[in-house]
Amino acid sequence: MPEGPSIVILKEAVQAFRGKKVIAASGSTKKFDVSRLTGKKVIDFKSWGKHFLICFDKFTVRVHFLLFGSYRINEQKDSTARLHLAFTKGELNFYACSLALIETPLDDIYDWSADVMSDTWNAGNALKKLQKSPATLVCDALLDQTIFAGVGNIIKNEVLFRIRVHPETEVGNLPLAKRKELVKEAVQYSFDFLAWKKNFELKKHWLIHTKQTCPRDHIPVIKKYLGKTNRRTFYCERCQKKY
DNA sequence: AGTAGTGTTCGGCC
DNA sequence: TGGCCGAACACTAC
Repeated sequence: MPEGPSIVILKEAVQAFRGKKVIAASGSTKKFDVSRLTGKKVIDFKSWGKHFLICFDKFTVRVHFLLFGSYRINEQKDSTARLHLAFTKGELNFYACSLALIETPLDDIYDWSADVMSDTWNAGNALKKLQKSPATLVCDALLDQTIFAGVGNIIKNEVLFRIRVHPETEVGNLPLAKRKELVKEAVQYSFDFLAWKKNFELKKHWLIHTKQTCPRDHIPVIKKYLGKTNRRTFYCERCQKKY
């Protein structure tokens, strides 16, 4: 569920509820008083990276699915929903997710240009942010949500394989052209991810993530927990160059 | 049946 | 003060 493109799919899937009034709200979340949503109209649904945003007039509900979260539209799971929103026609249910009520204007807290899925994505900004911490490993940089909001571990592994860069390369050691390629491919792969996910064929297109053998060199893929993020990283020692 | 992972936050410890 | 690390959270596919 969690990576940015999956949140875009959710956003598209709930469009029918845009402008509709919540006739009943319930759920097990203790982060805020759910009853205050009752009777309120959903102004819009937005997303920023892995954040799903349900916008009301004076506040916004932020949903983050972490590793295990899920949702159902017009149906329910057996488990208790963290948040349940009933509309005149249909319902939205969110499970095992992190919820928050945001009362500050979204523009004050979200840098929309950092969202790889956004129309306002700004590659130049990302590049500038990368230059600021040259000692950061590329495997960590890609997971930095302030630079590449929406990029998750699958996208990280696939992007580095595509551009043939070793995950332990320091950002500052990457030639500028290669750094630009990193930024460009983070977005490109995210949109490929989106298209494949919509067709339920994402896994089929993985080249390195969870793979045993490198499709280029036909040698064993290395699996290690790397970087400060210490996340599962799959890479090929031969075709992914360490700069 | 047990394990591990598409993620983040928080508290404790240097 | 701040960086680092492990725990916690909680679900489910393999």
